[in-house]
Order: sequence, then C-alpha cells, then structure tokens
Amino acid sequence: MGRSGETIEPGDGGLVSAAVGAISDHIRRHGLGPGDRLPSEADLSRSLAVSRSVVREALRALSALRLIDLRAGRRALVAELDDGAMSSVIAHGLHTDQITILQVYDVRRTIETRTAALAALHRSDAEAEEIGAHVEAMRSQSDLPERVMEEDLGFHRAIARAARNPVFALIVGSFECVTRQTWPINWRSRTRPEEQIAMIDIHRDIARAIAAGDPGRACEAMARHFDESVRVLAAAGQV
Amino acid sequence: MGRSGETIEPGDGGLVSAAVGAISDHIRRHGLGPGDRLPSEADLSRSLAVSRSVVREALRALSALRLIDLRAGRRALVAELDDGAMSSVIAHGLHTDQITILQVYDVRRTIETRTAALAALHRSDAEAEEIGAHVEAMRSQSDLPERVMEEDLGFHRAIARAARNPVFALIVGSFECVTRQTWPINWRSRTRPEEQIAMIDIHRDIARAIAAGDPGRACEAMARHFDESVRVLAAAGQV
DNA sequence: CAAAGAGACCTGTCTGACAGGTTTTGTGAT
DNA sequence: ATCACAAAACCTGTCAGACAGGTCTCTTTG
Repeated sequence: MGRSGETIEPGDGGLVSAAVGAISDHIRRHGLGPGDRLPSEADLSRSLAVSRSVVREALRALSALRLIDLRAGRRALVAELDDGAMSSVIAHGLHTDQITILQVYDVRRTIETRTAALAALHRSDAEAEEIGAHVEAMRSQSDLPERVMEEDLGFHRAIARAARNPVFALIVGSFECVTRQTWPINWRSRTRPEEQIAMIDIHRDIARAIAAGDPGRACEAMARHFDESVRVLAAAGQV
Repeated sequence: MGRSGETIEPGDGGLVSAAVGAISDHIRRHGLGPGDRLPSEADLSRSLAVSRSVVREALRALSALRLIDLRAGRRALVAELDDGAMSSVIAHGLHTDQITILQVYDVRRTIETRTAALAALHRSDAEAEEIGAHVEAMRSQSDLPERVMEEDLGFHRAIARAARNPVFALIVGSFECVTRQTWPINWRSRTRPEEQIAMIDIHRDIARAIAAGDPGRACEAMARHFDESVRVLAAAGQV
C-alpha cells in the first residue's frame, strides 16, 4: 500500500483513533512544542487520506485531552500542560462512585506534604511572598467564605508551583474540583470564629515553614492540615 | 427560554463543549455507573437540538477522556476508571519537553512509597501472593529483559491495587509509559549478573515487607528502590 | 424450547455546503 | 519606504443527507 506521508494503517480500531495516533506522532516527529501550529484540517485530511469528519473527531479528542487548543478560524495549536483532562477523570470517578472523597484526600495528603517540603527547599522569594499573601487574604476576608475558599485553593496551587515540578502541580490541580465540593462542608462545621482562625493558622504555619526554608516543619504542618480536614469531614459524615 | 429536556444554552464556547457538558450532566443526573448505556446519537441530537456531527464530536471527546466507551454499532457506555487519559497527558508533557523524567520519578517515589506502606496494611493474602509471584517471575526469567520489565510493571501495579485506593492506581498506571522508556536504560547499565540480582532483591524486600504487613519496612525498601533507579538514571545522563 | 434468520436500530465514514472567524495580501496615503 | 486599512484567501464550526457495516431483538422454524 502506497505509504505517502503519514497515511493511516488499516486494521486499526477505527479511522479516528488511528488519526489521533498519527497527529500525536506528527507532534512528536516534528518536535512541536506549546504554541506551535498543526496542519489545517484539510491538509490532515489529505495526508491521512480520511475525510474531514474523521480529522475533526480526532482533533476534538486531542483537544479533550488538552494536548491541543482549538479555536474557531485558527489552526490547532499544541497546548501547554494543563490539568483539565485529569480533573475530568477524577470528577467522573467521583460522580460514578468509583472513588471516594476520602481516597482523594489520602492521595492529596501524600502529594501535598511532599510539595510543601519541596516548596520549602526550592521556593523563590516571590513565591514565598505569594503563598503568604494568600494566607493574609484568607485572614482578612474571613467573613466571605467564597473568597476564603478561592484563596485557600490559590494557596495550595502556589505551593505546588513553588515545588518546581509540574507533575505535582498537575495532580494538585486535578483535585481542585474535589476541594470545591468539600471545602464548604469543612468551613460550615467550624461555627465558632476561633475554630475558623485555627484553620487559617495552620495555613500560616505552612507558609512560615516554607518561607523559613524548613521542609520538615512544612511537611508536618501540611500533614496536620490534612489530618484536621479529614477529621472534620469524617465527623460530618464524610459526604 | 424554553428549556426542553437538556437543550444546550447559547453563549457557550462552542456547541461541542456545551454538548460535552450536557452529556456529562446526563450521566450525573441519571446516576449512571460503569456499563450503563447512553442515549443514541440521534436521541442526543434531538434532545440537545444540535446536529449529529456535534454529538459525535462530543462523544469522541468524552471517549478520549475515557469517560465513555465507544464501539461500532453499539450505544456508548459509561466507562470504568482508566488511566489512559492521564497517561496521554504525561506522555505529551514528556514529548513536548514540559516535564522531565526525573520529575516523574520524584512523583513516583512520593506516591509509591505510600502505596507500598498502604499495601502492607491492606493487602489480602491473594494480593501478597501475586506481588511475590511477580518478583519470582523476574528472578526466573532474568535472561529475558522484555519479560523482566513486564513483571516489574505488573509488580508496581499490583502494589497500587493492594493499596485499595484507585486514585493511587490511576496515577501509578499513568506513569507506566515513562517506565517503559527508562527501564531498559536502567537494566542495561547493570551489566554484571550480581547487579541485576541486587535490583531484583530490592523488589523481593518490598514484597516481603508487604507480605509481613510491615508498612515502615515496605516504605523504606520502596524508597531504596527509587533512590537506586534515580542514581542509575542520573549516572546514565538522565536521558 | 432452542437456534437460526430477518428486520430494526445504531454507529462509522464520506461528501458537499455555508456562515462566521482569522490571517494574509494588496492597496493607498503619508 | 512605511504604516494603516480594506479585500481576499483561508480556516474552522455546524448542518444535512447518504450509505455501509456492526449489533440487538424478535420472530419463525426445526
């Protein structure tokens, strides 16, 4: 069979999955990086010898995985690493009762005690600053739960970034959807102001340990944070 | 606005992403679980008031995320949790130089020291048996690198399963593509038989600690395993 | 009652068409 | 020669219709 360019091999599990593979290969073989443009749908249709429908479905699949960015009128671009796909997987697992929130928390504890330690070791001054700023914002807006939650999420994201390992950031980011569900439960169960302050204080301890460059203390404070959250969640009927 | 069924709201970032959301919602609202059937493309096309092309692209996107299974002639099924999507994300990150192999190893170390400890706590006898069998198979086929690698991968997967937390299994599974690349490097750098045996012995130590129900020793042995792998990889120019 | 066959249903793929973005080109003014 | 702006070329998003081939179901038959 006249193999011209990247013609799809027959016998595959469908033309679309073959096209997905061919387009991924194209990215790899041409050494494309984030922001680089892919061939147009018409070009791909020609070179893969399949209809534009098949190419479109393949591109849509890659877009769902966030390997490429699609936008009307423009050619597809290679995408930057993004936690959207992993996030969807976790959300699906939760919604279909294949995983539980406590299981996610166990993984988060494992991952984030490590990111806290790494952040303490690798953080720049600007990052220590940003992490502290999130805590300050939580404290100063403690009457606006919605805001406190956003700052809390930003706090954990910032620590993951400061750990300087995008894989950690990816995983932490993909759990954000879980936290958005459980955070209000956690907050509501702390009715007295001193309980809310205690929770924010743990965050401050983590931030200080990271700022001080003390991985052991950062890890220990993060562990306390998760133990506390899990305790509250379990008391509230784990939801 | 006449909301009939699950008609798509306008103003979204495209009909397809709206359809993806609507179909995900459908799964959630109807409490569908793995194996349950989705409506046909024609039904979805009608109820969402979009063309079949749009529905197909939406289904293809969900299929890429492994939230549903598509097969010719059959209706789409809700899928079981699967590491395929996360695996693609990691592979893409590596191929586009957005993450490095050592970064993946750092995450693996973090995750797998924990799965080893959890496996020691939660394993069934059958699971301890299976983990040990993988080690035995590595030892007895040590002249067939290909086989040793497969048993090694199975060993780590079995431990993740024995940890009884599918989220850990998901993450470990999604790193398998990395291991398949680095494993041969690791193996080739151990030219003398006693070096190869030493590597298998670490696996045996892990298996024994898990069988003995000793989380501390399991964690420590797994940590040794990763330290050793990273040392060899770094010596080989990290690749 | 079980197995084989027919029909309905469904998905995979192709073609052609058109609206509305985006990039490039070409033109004219400065 | 350069810059701004308008036109053209290009590209993606969506739709409609068509047909081949896989799957399920129900009925008929042995």
